[in-house]
Amino acid sequence: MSNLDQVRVASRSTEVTRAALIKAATAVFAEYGYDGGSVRLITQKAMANQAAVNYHFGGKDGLYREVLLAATQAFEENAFLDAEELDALSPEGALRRYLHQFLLPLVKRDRVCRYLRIFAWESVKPSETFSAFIAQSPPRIFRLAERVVRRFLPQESSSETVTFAMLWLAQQPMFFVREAERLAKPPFSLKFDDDALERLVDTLAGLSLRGLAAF
Amino acid sequence: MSNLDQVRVASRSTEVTRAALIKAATAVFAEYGYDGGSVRLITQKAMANQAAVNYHFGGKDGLYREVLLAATQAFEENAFLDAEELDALSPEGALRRYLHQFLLPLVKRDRVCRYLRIFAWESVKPSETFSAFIAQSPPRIFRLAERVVRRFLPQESSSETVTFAMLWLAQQPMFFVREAERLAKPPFSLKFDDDALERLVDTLAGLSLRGLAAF
DNA sequence: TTGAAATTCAAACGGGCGTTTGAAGCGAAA
DNA sequence: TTTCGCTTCAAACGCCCGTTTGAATTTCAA
Repeated sequence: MSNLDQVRVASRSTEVTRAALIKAATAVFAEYGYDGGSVRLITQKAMANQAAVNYHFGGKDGLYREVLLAATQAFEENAFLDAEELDALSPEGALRRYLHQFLLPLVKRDRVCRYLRIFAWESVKPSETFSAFIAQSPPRIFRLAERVVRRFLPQESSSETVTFAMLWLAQQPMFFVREAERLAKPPFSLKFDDDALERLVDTLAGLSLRGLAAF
Repeated sequence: MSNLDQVRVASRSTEVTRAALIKAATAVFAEYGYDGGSVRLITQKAMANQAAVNYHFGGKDGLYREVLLAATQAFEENAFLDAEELDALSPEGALRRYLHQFLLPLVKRDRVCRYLRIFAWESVKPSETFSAFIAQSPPRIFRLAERVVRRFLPQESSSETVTFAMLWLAQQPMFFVREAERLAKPPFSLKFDDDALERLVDTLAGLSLRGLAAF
């Protein structure tokens, strides 16, 4: 793995182990955060040896970096939400599309939801690994949110106002995805099926568009 | 401490040690969360012996419970934000007052800010101790937020709509307080002085009241 | 001043953590 | 079939964790 003049392709079993470790690590880090997620639990879930993490990724940190890479790529890929797609819609349509897309993990308990949970952990106490990752460019959710709010705000808005509004919009869907488990229990008891998701998109879009005063 | 027939009042030094431990624990738990905050660091900050935590509070868990008690009491006390005070204001005034009060920790780096950070940790992965604390009643920030949004929403709104709107409002100031440190750095570089706080209140109140479309 | 209770203290315990180690297993090229 | 490098494996290492222990010290009523 370390020799520059290595010719042999990685064997199948290498890729299998690596993939299993990354998948297990994604689940564990999403559940317990970086500090709280242990290598022992990850390797146990991946049915791999403890030392495999150090062998394949150089350590817990390297494995986490791999998970973050997959996470950022999942958000970067155009299939998720395209910037041009937002521009083609009406401002209202772009807003609804944005909210809908970032609320999807509520009903699709998929990979993306795990990534969002990892980001939630990082929002409380960023790890150095994570900080290095987002240092290059703001997370996609912020860039897309800025694109949406700029459709509404006048050209001459101060950059501070734009930032306030962008953050205000971006955190709205993140909150519901992050807190989904808690909101499912009393005293809130919110169950998110497809219909509830649509109603949530409606409510948030209405509030974001016209505010409380519209009611 | 454990005998039922104990008559003697707690000595001064007991209260001093207890208070120092609670203060140090508040800072440490706010910084690192419950799991991440170590008894060794707490006792070191409080200039107390490691065993003091177990002697005075029965263990790390008991000390944390004491911190949470102080935190919830700080939010419950009327001086912070009174429900009747909200009702006496106009809907718009109540909204502004609510936002201002819960954004205050941005400029007053005080005890309340530490409590909010502890709640932020708990929002990602609630500890059993914390869950037991809020099981009895929803946190005050939610109850007050519901009071505010009910001023705007029509009587016949579904409880789900009220809950959506309440959560939507409640999380707005929490986000900025929780992320204050991150937002102070690039790429956001938001510095929160008294003036910036007022502008943030203005922006959020405007967005919450009339939405993006008003711009 | 005395003596018992309350409090502090240094040291140790058991356990989980990430990582290292060196031998064993494995597969493909020779 | 032999050989050699890649991969796996069980075991151990050193570290930090929360807690326990029992003796030393302090406190304060009698």
